[in-house]
Amino acid sequence: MAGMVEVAAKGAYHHGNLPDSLRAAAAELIAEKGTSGFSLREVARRAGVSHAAPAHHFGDTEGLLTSLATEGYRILADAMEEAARSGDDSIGRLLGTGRAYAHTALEKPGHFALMISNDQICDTNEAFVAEATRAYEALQAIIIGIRDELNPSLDVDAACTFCWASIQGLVQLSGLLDKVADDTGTTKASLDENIESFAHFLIEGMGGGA
Amino acid sequence: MAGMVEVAAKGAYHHGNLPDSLRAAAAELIAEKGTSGFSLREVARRAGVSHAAPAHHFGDTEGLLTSLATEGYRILADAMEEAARSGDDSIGRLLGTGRAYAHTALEKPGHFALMISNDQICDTNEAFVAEATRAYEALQAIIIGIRDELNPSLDVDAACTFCWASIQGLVQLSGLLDKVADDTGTTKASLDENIESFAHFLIEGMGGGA
DNA sequence: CGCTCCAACTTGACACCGTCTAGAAACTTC
DNA sequence: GAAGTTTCTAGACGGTGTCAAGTTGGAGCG
Repeated sequence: MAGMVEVAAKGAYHHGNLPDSLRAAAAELIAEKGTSGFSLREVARRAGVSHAAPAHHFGDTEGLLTSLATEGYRILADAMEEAARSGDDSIGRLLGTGRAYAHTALEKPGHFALMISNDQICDTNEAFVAEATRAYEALQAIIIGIRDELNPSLDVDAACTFCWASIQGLVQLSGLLDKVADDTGTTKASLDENIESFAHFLIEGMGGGA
Repeated sequence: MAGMVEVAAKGAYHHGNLPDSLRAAAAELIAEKGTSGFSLREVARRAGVSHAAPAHHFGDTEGLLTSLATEGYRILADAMEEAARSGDDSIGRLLGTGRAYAHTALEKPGHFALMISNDQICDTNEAFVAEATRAYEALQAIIIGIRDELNPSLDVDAACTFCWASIQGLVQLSGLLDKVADDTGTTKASLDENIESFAHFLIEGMGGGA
């Protein structure tokens, strides 16, 4: 264990699993220095390969970053789907899913900085769209549940947009992305408080009244 | 008029008003190519000066972009304050201010991409903080009005965060930043529709009921 | 007017970046 | 073990941000 040098994973061929190593290094770098501090050569350096190695797997910078954002949406969609499964009622599922979103953002700041940026990635990439859609539909299912259980006249599309925009705006306002927070403890706590407040506003706003 | 060559403004010294020209060129460039497509040398080129000229006024890239973001918050704060003055009641003022936010974002995509990014700018800069605070306080005043008029138990801070996050998330989700929309007409229309929906959710959520 | 001074800008250099090309290295397959 | 293919390396190119030094042109003053 202690002898393991760097890239790890006995994996497949020359270098272990280079695509995964590159994604991990990229996420780490962006979490440290923000999306503008990203550098393909620095990522290659951290993964212990030459500066041109990434190109072979991802084509160019946009390719690597799109791949990283896609991974982020896959993680997010998984977390949201799991949260949606474990709630007691619609309201509980919405609250849990909001927490899942925020906590994923907190744990994967490098991924989220990209996912949210709408810049430097190819947002028409098939896999990317598929994972992003899956995350969106996890929320949509919950909103439909709220409509059916609490308010038949609820505009599902508008409510989805509203919920998504709110939580995304909160995450961004909280400054969770770029530069990892020094004191993640209190950040996480205040974030949860805001989630609770938001849930209250959202539920009231959707006419549920509970 | 037709004879005006480029930098215009008989202005002050050598080159007219270079800082303003550089900010304008930077906003244009970011609106065209996104924050990642920004280049100090390209900005200097568009302003018709040498590649090192910007450094003399702004120090480095971060200095120029922080200055541009500050200008953006000044424009936003002005627009919000004016909208807040012209509403009939608290609800009308909130709705108008939301529209002002979104329309400013639509008109100044280069500025907003920066303001929202939390990257590439120095968010502890004094002037920057002052203008951003002014914009935030314009919203805060309205929320306080809503509390006084409609719901004495409203948590003002939480409501402010919620409103700000919602509108900011909406603007970002709408993809208004980076690449100017081809068809701004329909974009603007659907944006207004969303603003209306959001206002409904927000007002209900804050327990106003109207 | 001539002179100095100084802010505004230019020029050139440096290291770093993304990408392209050609070639080496290692694993697969027969 | 030889051929072929994928994986990665090495080097070159133009472009970028920033730093150092030099040039320009207007302002203030004798």
